[in-house]
Amino acid sequence: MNSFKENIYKIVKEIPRGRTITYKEVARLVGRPNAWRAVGNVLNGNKDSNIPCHRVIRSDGKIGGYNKGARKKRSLLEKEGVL
DNA sequence: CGTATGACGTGCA
DNA sequence: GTGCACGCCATAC
Repeated sequence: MNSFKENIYKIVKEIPRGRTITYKEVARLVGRPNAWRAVGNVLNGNKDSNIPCHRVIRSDGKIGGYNKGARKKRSLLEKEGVL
């Protein structure tokens, strides 16, 4: 179970509360610094609430998107102290 | 197996 | 400074 997808889940799960990272950073951590494209794709298919995928934002500092709604994602980040 | 898509990123006008 | 278009990887169908 060491697929690209599994790696992303692991990385995102390792993100400490109050800390956010960009899709590019995640891709780099999984060993595919040029696959940030697929990173967002995998997270998109992620329906596991156990994964704080809401802590993964764009490189522009924007929220990006979220399965439950980008608006909710922004709310969660603010609640964690990520302004 | 092959094609198309997507929670993106960067470059250029 | 803002907007548009292209390119990229992996997954899903």
